Amino acid sequence: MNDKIIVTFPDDSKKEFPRGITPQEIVNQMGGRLKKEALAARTNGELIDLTRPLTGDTRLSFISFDDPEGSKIYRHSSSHIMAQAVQRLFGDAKLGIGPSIENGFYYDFDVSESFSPEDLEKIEEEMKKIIKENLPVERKELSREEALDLFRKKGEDYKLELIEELPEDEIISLYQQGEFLDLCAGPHVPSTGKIKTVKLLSLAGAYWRGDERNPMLQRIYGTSFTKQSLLQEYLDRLEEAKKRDHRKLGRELDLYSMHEEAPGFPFFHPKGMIIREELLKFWRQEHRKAGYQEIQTPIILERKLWEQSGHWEHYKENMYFTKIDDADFAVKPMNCPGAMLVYNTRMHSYREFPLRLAELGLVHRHELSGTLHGLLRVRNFTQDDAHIFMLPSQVKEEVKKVIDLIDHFYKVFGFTYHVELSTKPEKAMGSGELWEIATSALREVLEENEIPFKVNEGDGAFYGPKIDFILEDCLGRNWQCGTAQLDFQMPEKFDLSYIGEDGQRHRPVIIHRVVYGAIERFFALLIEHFGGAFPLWLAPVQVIFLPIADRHFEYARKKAAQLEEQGFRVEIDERNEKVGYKIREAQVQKIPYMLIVGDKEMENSLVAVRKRGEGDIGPQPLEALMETLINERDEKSIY
RNA sequence: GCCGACGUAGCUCAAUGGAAGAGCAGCUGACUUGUAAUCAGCAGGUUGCGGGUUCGAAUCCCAUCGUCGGCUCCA
Repeated sequence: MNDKIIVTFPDDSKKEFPRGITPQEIVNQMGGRLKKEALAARTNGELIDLTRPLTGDTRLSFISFDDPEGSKIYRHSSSHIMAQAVQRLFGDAKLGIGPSIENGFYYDFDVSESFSPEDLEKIEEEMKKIIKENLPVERKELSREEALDLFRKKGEDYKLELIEELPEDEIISLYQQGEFLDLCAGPHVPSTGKIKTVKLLSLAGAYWRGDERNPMLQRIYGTSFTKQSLLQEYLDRLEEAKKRDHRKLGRELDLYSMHEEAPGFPFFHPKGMIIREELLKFWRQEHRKAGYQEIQTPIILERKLWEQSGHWEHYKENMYFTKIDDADFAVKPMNCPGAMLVYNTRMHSYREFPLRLAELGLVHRHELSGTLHGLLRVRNFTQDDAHIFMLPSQVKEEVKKVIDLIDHFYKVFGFTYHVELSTKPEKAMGSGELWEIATSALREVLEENEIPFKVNEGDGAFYGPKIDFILEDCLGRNWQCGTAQLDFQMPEKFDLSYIGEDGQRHRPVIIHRVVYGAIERFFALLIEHFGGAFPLWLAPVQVIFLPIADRHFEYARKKAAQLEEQGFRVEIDERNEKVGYKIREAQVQKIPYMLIVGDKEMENSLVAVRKRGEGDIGPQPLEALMETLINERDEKSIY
């Protein structure tokens, strides 16, 4: 056997090395920045430790923190250091899992007493010691039996459970640094000293494997970076993001409020209502264009209807109930049963299809108290719902239209989103075969239109699979907004039919879909997306006049009336304050246009324009400005 | 729902077992103001709610309500 191997680098250059050389040795010879920055290596596509010997010809590249895989490895190694620190300080702590996550890492521990914030500081200190000790991180491979034996002796019950579930033929690897040993696939950084700066951020309970039937472990979240300045930058970014929080801006801009007397049930203030109404006006306009008709169904419907729809069986825990004249009623958590009743009021022909019945329906759902979150997760909300009744042959085309409609809406607001396909859940209605047909129909539409998507196994609605449109809040948390759900169940349950070309009765198919999702949630994301600085068409106050002194009030009122005639929302700040004060106030309220009027403007019949985000843009006649404003508003411009 | 933290004036926060306070906002008055905060005065509280310990509780304990973070990221 040849004792040389050929290594090919990313630039396609090749070099010969002795067999068994490690990537670390190679990068040491290369020197330069990479020598310091390399964390792991990639050989023929596989990520390995720098200390793993190379046994054959291979392509080789080095991974540093700036690579997406690099920061993951870095954070994963950081989580091991945290676990080591925890075990040093709390001998009885059993290990759960400790992966890297976006922007950081966590580790779950089973400890007799939960951690306190002070414990976090101690753990962080211990981590710094471990880093300073610069312990080499070594990989070991064991047989299944050896691994089980080892973790049984250590009393690591959770690790045992994990090993037992690994496939029979899987190589079981462990990583050791000093006295600390953990089950881990790797790769890891070569030594603990590679980690330059760590920060523990928060503490939380987390069920073992995310299942509430399992014990609750203590989870510590943290992050790490290669430089203190990068960490500081990240922390500053978090602080900045919090300023966009819709709960903060919602109060500051007087848009909505929440009250102890109504947990999860939002109150909309006049300025919030203006935005809501603008969203709905736009929605009605676009839906008319797209061939939808609007209906409205009651909020309270009788129990037997919910039994018929399957909600009684599948959704009862989330529903509110009431009694009327001794009969049981439920407050609707979804709009579908009402729409089914409307459909069944007369005969339908295939010629009407697709029949698109839209409803801005107020639904109530009993969400767990711990999940409530501002306007993003509430207990009552308005869905911009629609049920589309159609022939099975129309499904794919119609799903495509829904996707296009949602895309059109999100583009108007400048949202970026991602798409997820959710499949059959445990608690599902209907045959597996129907689910299969429905799921692959959705999948095909996405694939044929080259829309990238992630699959969420088991996350579908109880009546059908769905395509979800996900937006992010100010802290990057995901929220489902738009959705298109295929339903073969409701038509059965409600015995829906249409008369086909052949003169016979047939079963239609339904798409449930929402575009905004919930007006409340979408509104919250809009607030965060724009940081409260809404585009002109949405701004509660679009233009504010700032007269310099009393003698300019009359002129301001005259000019304001001209704008109001064109449908603008205008205010005049007639308070007895200096113009600087009025400007500051209007700026804080994020009003798009301030028009300052004093002697100079009155004389020449002008307004001095101060534009949000740009500042003073000089005086001009109101008529000229009006044209710009009308254009900006009607085009729904974003700047 | 579960784990943890938090709850003081409309808002942001101080007072850590010994007299409940500040800034902003609000109200009143003066100033008639030129591109991000004019000055002065006034008012604002059963410290979330209920119980307990104590001579004395915003502070300590129990209970309850609400809020915040997490419970999805798989060794």
